[in-house]
Order: sequence, then C-alpha cells, then structure tokens
Amino acid sequence: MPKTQRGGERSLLLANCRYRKLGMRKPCCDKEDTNKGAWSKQEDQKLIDYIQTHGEGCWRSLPKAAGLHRCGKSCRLRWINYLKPDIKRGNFAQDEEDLIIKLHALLGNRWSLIAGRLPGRTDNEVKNYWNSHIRRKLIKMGIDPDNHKLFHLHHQCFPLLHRPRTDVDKDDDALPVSSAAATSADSFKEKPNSSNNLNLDLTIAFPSGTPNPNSAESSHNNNTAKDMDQSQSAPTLPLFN
DNA sequence: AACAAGTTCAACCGCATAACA
DNA sequence: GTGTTATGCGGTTGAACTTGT
Repeated sequence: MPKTQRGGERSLLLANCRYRKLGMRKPCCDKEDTNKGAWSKQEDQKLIDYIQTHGEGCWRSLPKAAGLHRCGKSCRLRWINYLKPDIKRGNFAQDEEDLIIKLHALLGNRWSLIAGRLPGRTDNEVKNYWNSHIRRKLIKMGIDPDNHKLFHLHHQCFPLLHRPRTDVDKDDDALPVSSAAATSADSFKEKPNSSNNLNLDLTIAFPSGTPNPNSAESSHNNNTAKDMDQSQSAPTLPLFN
C-alpha cells in the first residue's frame, strides 16, 4: 500500500490541532473544504489530467480549475515530488550518492541546486536521503556531515562524538576512523561514470536554456542567479581540509 | 506474539523574494 | 517607492513501516 494513502484524515486533524496548541498562524489556504494529508488516487489523477492538458503553472488557480480541494502549494509539491513523469524513483545509485556528498560539500543544504544535478531526483528526495542515509553513514565514518571534515580535527567542538568505538558501532559499512578518511577520499575521486545521465562536472553553470542572470532579459529564477553570482568560477571541493 | 525503538519519506509549514498592481 | 500576491525553498513533522528485544 502506498504511503501516500495512509491516514489522511488523521493528519488533517493533527495539523489543525497543532495550530491551536502552538499558537501558530493558520496557513492562507486552510479553508474548511481544503483537503490535507495524503493524496488519494483520484486526486492524483485529476492533477495529472489537468497538467497534461493545460501544463504547469498558475498553481493558485489550478486546484479550482482541476476540481481539487487542495491549496495550490500542495498541488505543486505533489506534482514536483511525486507525479511528474520524469521522476526517477527507487534507491540511489552509488554514483548518485557520491555526487550528493560532493555537491553538499560544495553547496551546503541547497537541496534544489543539488537535485538539479541529479536527473529525475527531487530536492525533497535528496534531502530525505541525505538525512536518513548519507548523514548517518558519514558520521559512522568519522566525518562531520555538516562540514565534511573528520571529527578528530575539531574534537574540542564535538567531544561526545569521540567516544571509544563500541560493538554498537560495528556494522557492515562501519569503518575505523583512520581508514574512513582514505576510503571516503577514494570514493570522492572521479571515477568512471556508471550512470550516463549524471552530470559529474561540478563547474557551476546555468542549465541549458536558462538565460544568464547577468544579462538584461533575465528576471526569472533569481535564487539560482544569486547562487551562481556567488560562485563565478568553477570551485574545487573543500573536502577534508 | 507483543511491544518498543528506530527509520523512512510524503506532506506540511514559515520565510524569502520575485512579480505585479 | 510601497503593498500585495504567487512561487520556490529548506526545515520539520508524524504516520506507516521495520527491526530489535
């Protein structure tokens, strides 16, 4: 059973309860007739049908036009993260994982930029994968996932992380810290690209078809433009420095 | 078998900012 | 220049699921 069909009504109730409890301001689209929580198959189909006919965009007016009792934000997220036809689902390949680590070292938590380098992957998926898999793996290897440095290089800041290794730490992919550096460094070396779709060139460049933000006609995609402005030249990865 | 603890991931939120009036 | 609206982003939540005891 797809997770998307679990407990929709319950999460709606919990969400409404949360606003009251925490004194949070209600979202703009929190109307009585607006659905929340998991999407049903029928809702998915309505959204797919509408976008296939009319294309993406105008998310604010889309729900009404498509006959959905959802806010535009929710529709956009559902489409981008789940329904879009070119989305690649399933496990991440090793080269995808390596690329995420490299890009994270370079860009930090800018998940949309990182996802932009992984065809078929969404920012949400990359973020979740980072938090649930890669982050933990790096910690096990003795690498601080936040700055990609070995823990022992700044152990004063993280004394609790430098406890003696115990049986709990022993795991298939757990490595002694001393060898972890070499192993991870090896894994970051450029290796033959097993996935032809992956763009492992880390030079920051504008996606094909995207106008140069410095040019007069570009007024769109300002975040990207801002990010690009900050990295004019192709940076090298500051791993383990 | 039953329960607890840990993990995953879809969906939500607030915030920042571009676009527009 | 100012106010409002729409969109996109990253952080967070919590139900469902998995694993351990």
